[in-house]
Formats: sequence, C-alpha cells, structure tokens
Amino acid sequence: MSSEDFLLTNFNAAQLRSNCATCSLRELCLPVGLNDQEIQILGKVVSQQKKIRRGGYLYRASTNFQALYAVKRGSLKTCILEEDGRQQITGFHMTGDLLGLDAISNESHICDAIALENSELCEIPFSKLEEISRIIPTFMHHFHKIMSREIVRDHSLMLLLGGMKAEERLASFLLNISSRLAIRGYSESSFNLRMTREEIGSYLGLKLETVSRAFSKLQSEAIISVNYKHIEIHDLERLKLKMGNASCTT
Amino acid sequence: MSSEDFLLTNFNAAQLRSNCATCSLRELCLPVGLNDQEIQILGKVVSQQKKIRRGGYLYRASTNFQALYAVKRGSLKTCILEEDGRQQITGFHMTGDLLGLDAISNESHICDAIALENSELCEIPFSKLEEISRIIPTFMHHFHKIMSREIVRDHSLMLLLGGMKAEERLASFLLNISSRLAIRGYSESSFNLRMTREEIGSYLGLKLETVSRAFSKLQSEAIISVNYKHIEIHDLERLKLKMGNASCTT
DNA sequence: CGCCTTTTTGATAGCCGTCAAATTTCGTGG
DNA sequence: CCACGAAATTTGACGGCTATCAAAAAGGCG
Repeated sequence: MSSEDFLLTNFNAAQLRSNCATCSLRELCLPVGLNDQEIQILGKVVSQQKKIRRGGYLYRASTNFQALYAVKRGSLKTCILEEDGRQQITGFHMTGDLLGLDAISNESHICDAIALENSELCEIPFSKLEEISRIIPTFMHHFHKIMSREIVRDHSLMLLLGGMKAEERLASFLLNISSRLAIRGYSESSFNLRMTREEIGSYLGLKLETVSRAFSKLQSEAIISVNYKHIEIHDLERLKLKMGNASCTT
Repeated sequence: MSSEDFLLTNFNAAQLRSNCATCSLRELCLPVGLNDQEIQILGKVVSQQKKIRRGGYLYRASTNFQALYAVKRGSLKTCILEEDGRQQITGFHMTGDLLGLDAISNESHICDAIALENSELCEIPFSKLEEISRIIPTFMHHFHKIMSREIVRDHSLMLLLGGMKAEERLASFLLNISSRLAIRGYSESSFNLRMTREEIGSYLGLKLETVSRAFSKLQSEAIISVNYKHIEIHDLERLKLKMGNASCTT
C-alpha cells in the first residue's frame, strides 16, 4: 500500500476523534484555505488531543522531533535556556498556533514548550505532513506560508528587542495579545494575561520590575487599567501611539 | 505539457549557464543532500546570475515576491525600516545563503536586500521550487530544514538582543562571522568586515559608538586586533568566554 | 588629490538593572 | 471551607551601562 493510499484510507473510529473538519479552529489553524476533501485527508493524520496540565511540558529541548503541535485549547510558552542559566521566552502560543517549526532543522527540539494553563493539543506527525504536502500542492504552499510567517514574526520581535524602550515594548506586547484575542472572537480590550511579569519580561528583554513599572506608567496615563493579571485597554489609539510603530501581527 | 515534463525537459544552451552541478557552492547552498540527477533538475530552474553593485538593491520591501535568491558571490544585508524611521538589519548574508524566505507569507517582500559589495545571485522562482518539492521529497524536506534553520537563527539573535551586554553581543557577532568564514574555507581568525559600525550596531541593537567602544575594549584586552574593517582574532577561546554562551551557528 | 564617509574617543544624561521590602494573590493541605 | 506559606506584584533607592552630543582623525571613492 502506497503512502498515498494509506492517507486516503479511513482509520478506525477510535482514531477519528480529532476531526479537523468539525473543529472550531478550522479558520485559524492548519486547514485554512483547504477544501473539504483536503481537510478530510489532513484530519486523518492528526491524532487525538494531547492534554498538558499547567506547568507541564509538551516537549523539551534536545528531545527527538517527531511531530508538530497545534494548540486546540489553552496556551503555552516556548523558551530557550542557555548553559549559563540565561533564558529567553521565544513566544506565547494560543489556540490555532502551530508549535515545533524550529525543530525541523536539527530533527530535535531546541526549546522547551510549557503549558501556561491546562491545555489540549493536536499532534501532526511531520513525516505525514510532508506526505500530504506532496499530494496537495495547496497544502504545501500554505505550510510554507506558515513557516514564513514565523520568520516574519521573529523579525518583528527582533525590531522590538533591538530598538524599543520598555514602555514601547509593553505597548507592542499588549497590542499583539489584543489583536490575537480579537481574531479568536474574544474582547480586544479586556482580558486576563496567562503569564507572569517575569515571563513577559523574558519575552520582551526586560526585567520583571521594569515590566511592572511600565504597566503602572500606562495605567497612570489612563491608557490601561491593570489589576494583577487582568488588563483593560481604555484607549487603543493612544496605546498604538506609545510604540513609534511596530508590527503587531500574529 | 505537464509541469513535471517541463522540469525534466532541457532548456536551450543560453539558459543553462548557472549550473548547480558544477557550482563550487554545491555543499553550502540549496543542492546539499541531493543526488546528481536531482541537482540537474534543480539547475534547470535556477536562472542566470543576477549582478548587483555595491549599495544596489536585490529587492525592496513591499515589492512583489516571485523568487528566492542564493548568494553566488559577494554579500548582502537585509533590513526592515519602519514608518517612523526606525531601522533594523535582520541579517548579513554570504555565499550560499538563501534570501527571501520571509516574503513567502505575504507574497511580498517585507525587507530590503542591499549588496554590501559587488555581488552575484542565483534566482530560483518560488513556484518552480514548490514544483520540484513535489517531485523530489528529499528536496522538499531539505527546504523545510532550511526554513526551520532560519527560525532557529532568528531565535539566537533574539536571545542576544534580549539579554546580552554590548561586549557579549560583539563577541557573539565576531564568532558568528568567523565560523561562517571557516565553513567557506576562509581564515577564521583574520578577515575584513564588509559592513560599517553603524550596520553592525543596527544588527546588534546598539549604537555605532557603542560598537566602536566594544571593539576597542576587546583590543585593549589583546583578544582581537582591530584596524578599521580588518579584524584579527588572537584568542578564540577567550572571545568565546566573553559571551556567557550563545549559539553562533549559521 | 580632495571631499565625504567612517571610525574613534570623550563627556554627560537617562534608562534600566539590581537590591530590597511590603503587599496581594494563589495553591496546597488541613 | 479555611488557613497557611510560597509565589507574584508593586514600589523605592541607587548604580551601571548605553545613548546622545560633540569633535577630531583616518580612510575611501570619484
């Protein structure tokens, strides 16, 4: 049986649980732009939800790379930690986001992926993803776009880390979270952060005290309200002015 | 004629000039890991050398994306510039490096690519690259690894920008250049930089004066010698100690 | 050969990191 | 359900690193 036949054959009922066709994240996740038949094919290689409790690891650096993961529910952080103890968070990931793209190059993970809250993930074996790519050109092209988008996202963060001041970085961060929540149908102006000040600082290249001070500053200017992890954005326009500019896509 | 037939058919002699099979960069560039026949196929879609004079643009931000480029000779920088004038160099590219991966996501370039010296580039139409990917699974996998490596490279830079001090950043930068030159068969300890202090600063998130001071500091410690653009590394080990650590791959 | 760019070095100011302590929240176990 | 302890957050004071402004010297391109 060729791999193509394999992909076109139905699995048994038990394995059909995670069905991309009926998933509420169709429009955010890997299936974007595929037609119904193509989504069927994709759905067959996506395995059942993997549950990770808050603080648990989805994968660890230096472990073998086998699959990409899509966030079905919850949120995660990915972080690199250096031998000398230096650590940096490279991204916060919410529903529909794809994790593990950095592991393709060495066939082993280079960062840890840790759940910020109890989460569920869909597992996509990478070899199967490449098989589908050969069968469905649309899918291959879309996957290339997703990888490219990750590069663009990283470049935005490099711009932030390379040139912005603390307050600009935080404004940029809040606008990024806000727009991503909006895309997912949540409020863009009222939300709870899932990460600590220290994690935000690690992501933005700042110390946690500086992050806290920047929050206080924005609050004192009546642009936002901060109550521990709960954020209210009162003036989106003025918040945008806080960063000279900067892409808040993704 | 199907696209596959098209790829397997010979072009006329005039278009065969840039032949991957006989290129000295075979082991550094896209053909890595391909067999002879596969390299033949690739060679047929890679068009003749494109020459860019020092200071000239290979492509500009917001222009239409059609092709990836491989550096055949010379070197380039890629930089994003924001509406408010903020600018950041996202990478320096030498022979064998692939440019344009960030443009796939939007089908338009998001950065400028400018030659640091007179350079030659090979052009690979992206649609053709995806066609080859369908025909040669090895090639598709290799291409995915290249994109992933770009993400890993960006994460290294994020780590640098997020946490390192000026001297650590410069040490990291010099070691990166050194190792890349070594891979290409040049001296790892004696070389000429192609970029200005300002460009190095833009890449490292520092002002040009700070870069200059960091050079002077390393020289005063007898770790390197600096004579304008000419650098001699006297003590590679101590230079490595200067950055607490950090990946200097790529 | 001459002008313009690049580089170096100095002085000063401002932002952020560091250390410290108080307050609140959250998780765990009784 | 409540209570306790650990973790997270906020705020203040101070110091260090880097940006900024300025000027001189060296190099490179036409």
